[in-house]
Amino acid sequence: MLIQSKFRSGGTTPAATVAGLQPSATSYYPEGAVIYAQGDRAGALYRVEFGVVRICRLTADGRRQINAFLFQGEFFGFEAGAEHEFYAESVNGAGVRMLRTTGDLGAAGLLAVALQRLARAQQHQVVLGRRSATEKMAAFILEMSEGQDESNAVVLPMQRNDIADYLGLTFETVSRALRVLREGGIIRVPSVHQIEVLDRVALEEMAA
Amino acid sequence: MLIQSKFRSGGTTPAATVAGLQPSATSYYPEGAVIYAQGDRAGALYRVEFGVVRICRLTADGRRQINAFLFQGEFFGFEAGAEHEFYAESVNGAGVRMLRTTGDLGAAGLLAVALQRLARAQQHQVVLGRRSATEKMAAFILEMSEGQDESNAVVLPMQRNDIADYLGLTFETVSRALRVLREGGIIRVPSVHQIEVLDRVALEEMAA
DNA sequence: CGATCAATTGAGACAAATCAACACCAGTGG
DNA sequence: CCACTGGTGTTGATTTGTCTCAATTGATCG
Repeated sequence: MLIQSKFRSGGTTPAATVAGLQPSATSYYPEGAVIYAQGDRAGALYRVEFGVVRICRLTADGRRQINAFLFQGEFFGFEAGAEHEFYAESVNGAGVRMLRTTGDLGAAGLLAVALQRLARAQQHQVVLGRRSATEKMAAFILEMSEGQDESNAVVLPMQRNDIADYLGLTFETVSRALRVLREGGIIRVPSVHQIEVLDRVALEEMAA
Repeated sequence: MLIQSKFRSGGTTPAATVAGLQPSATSYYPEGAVIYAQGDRAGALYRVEFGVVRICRLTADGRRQINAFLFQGEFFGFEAGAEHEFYAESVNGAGVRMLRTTGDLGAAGLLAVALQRLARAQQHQVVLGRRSATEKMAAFILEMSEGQDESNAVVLPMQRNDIADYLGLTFETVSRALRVLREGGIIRVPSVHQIEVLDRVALEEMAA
């Protein structure tokens, strides 16, 4: 069921890693490939080398919640317990490097990464709990624009269904929210995966 | 109702003791008292000695999202950045001890605490994003019952408004959701702050 | 006892989900 | 080149769940 078609590229390039971690080779995960599954034994730490990774959870009745999209340079895979509570998949074809902890030395660096993730998770809780559909979409575009070049052109690598499961909406509502922003003159949508921000201030006011 | 409510003492101001290096004595924060505010300088670590603490954020238009309720023995106050992104308040009169970050709790211990909080935050994202009002309420009762010794009697120390802001609902909907569970024979509500679980399996199925 | 705030309950409004139809695009094979 | 096809996205019509607004009860306290 879990097709982990891996595409090993050899060689360990020196990379900025958390202190105390030993890097190994980068694995390539095609679109939709599972990096680890819910219930898998935890312990390893991963780093996104290129592409996008999503962290998800399935409920008993099949609904999906995406907790985070992770981009180049971000770490994932750490867990409080022995098993993965969530699963990780490649969104659009991603290169992932597996790292191993060597004990206490990495704890300080890991702590910084974990606190960063916690801050983002808490911010996302506000969006999930107290925002309308259009406001969620505005917040999402701004969140995606962070870390991308500041040219008002934002790339949304994932598909509408992924955005919906991240924001707690349906994909139809995502589509409609984009239309509201578009017809309000706040964004342009030149193609499915591209957003052009026309009025960043308006977006920030909606998302604040 | 609340045992500590007669136990008023003047709470020591947190700002005054930031410079203190030794783990200070427990400060008492009466109901609704602010432990630290949004924008306050971060750095200290806190531990709940008794009572309940809520971690909140206000949006620009006044809506509130509660990220977590913290009970006896739990830590809070760590931040990724230099400022507190959220604020902390006493829910029902709480004793809070301030600790030194690197003194009483090493980086490894702090990491474990942070990962625990991250796991709970991610689980809460699922509840916020993909559950109906009644299911949210079921999940909340189960979450509160963890860490309470008696199996079927669950105490909800906070008021309906707090529950609503934690679950992304209105307090009216919280009240209605409780009624649905009550009329379904799943819980009893002997008093405002007490829940008796009659059918735990049903609750778990709703929250799974 | 009245004052005040919290909680419940009801009626109607509204936002998002659901159900359904159609448009768009890339890949395939005729 | 053109019809097929399946997946993805958009749009429309209707339903449903939650919010909003409003009234009432209940709890707490001076």
